[in-house]
Amino acid sequence: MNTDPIKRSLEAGGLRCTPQRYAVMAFLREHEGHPTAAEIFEAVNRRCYSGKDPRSSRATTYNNLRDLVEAGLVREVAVEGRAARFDAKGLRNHHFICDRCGKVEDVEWYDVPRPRSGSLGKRVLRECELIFRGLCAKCAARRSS
Amino acid sequence: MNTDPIKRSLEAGGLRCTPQRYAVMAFLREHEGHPTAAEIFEAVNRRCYSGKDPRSSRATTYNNLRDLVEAGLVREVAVEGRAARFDAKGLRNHHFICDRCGKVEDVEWYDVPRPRSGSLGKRVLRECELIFRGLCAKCAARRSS
DNA sequence: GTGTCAAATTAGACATAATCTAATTTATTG
DNA sequence: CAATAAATTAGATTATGTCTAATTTGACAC
Ligand SMILES: [Mn+2]
Ligand SMILES: [Mn+2]
Ligand SMILES: [Zn+2]
Ligand SMILES: [Zn+2]
Repeated sequence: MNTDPIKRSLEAGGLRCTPQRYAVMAFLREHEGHPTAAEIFEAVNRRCYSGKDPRSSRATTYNNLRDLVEAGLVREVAVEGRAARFDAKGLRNHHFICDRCGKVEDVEWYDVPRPRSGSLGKRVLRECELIFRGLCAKCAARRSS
Repeated sequence: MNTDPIKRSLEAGGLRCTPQRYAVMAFLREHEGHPTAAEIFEAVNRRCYSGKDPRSSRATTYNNLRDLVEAGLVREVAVEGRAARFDAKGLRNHHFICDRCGKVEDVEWYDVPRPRSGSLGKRVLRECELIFRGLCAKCAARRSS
């Protein structure tokens, strides 16, 4: 019993498994992209991800995203002047953010050298990510034509 | 004539030198931190940075920040769930963002390896930044006490 | 200096993204 | 099942950023 990986990951993160929370995780795991909170909210209220009723209020969608980020199950990517985007933390990857359309795409992971010791002082480093900026393939094509 | 470095940088970026725009640049260059648009707006309306009247509307502050970012004179740092922060692009540096208080701090620059060719596909790379996350010195001290 | 005009500024309305509140419901444990 | 802390909810509220249309101005030509 309890073979459902989503349920297990929620419990491991100290979070109750509710239909609303389950639906957020299920949606993020089924979608390679990086949806916004608004997109997740809409999707969860459109389709059934949990077997039970997945309807969820806006506040709950935001609450759950916050809780999931705190539990380390979801990553939040801030994009200038636009709504934050989310992904289920699966394989590690870097991110490419399009200047023009704001889309967030995964870039194959590779190790990044840490700053030389002393350069961080008394700060406590948790993670280190690389952000690439420029034009996504679609916007680059549109630009050059 | 025209020895003022701010004035020269604005002209180099194809932007007129207005008191409001000058004041934004002057404030950013005098402040090592990474202020938000709201902080810049307030500061510019409090102190005199240009010799002339630096009063600026909120719209103008945002317009100028956008123009300065486009001209490559200012960098914008997006922070999850918080207002964007800005710095005058001077020496290159990486950024450390505090999980707890959202403060953005500079980290000494060092070269970062590019992704292996092919990994970016048809995307057009403009820049590449390294973001460190964790607790700033102040928040780390507060946490452990 | 004066005239010209695209660029910039402005106040305030508007839009969007995210959070808060307080009442209600529910998942989990015993 | 009962108890209860956690989660959900609708809707108000706050925070951040953008837009509009009227006005002013910086840069340049003369
Ligand atoms: Mn991703
Ligand atoms: Mn900086
Ligand atoms: Zn794009
Ligand atoms: Zn901090």
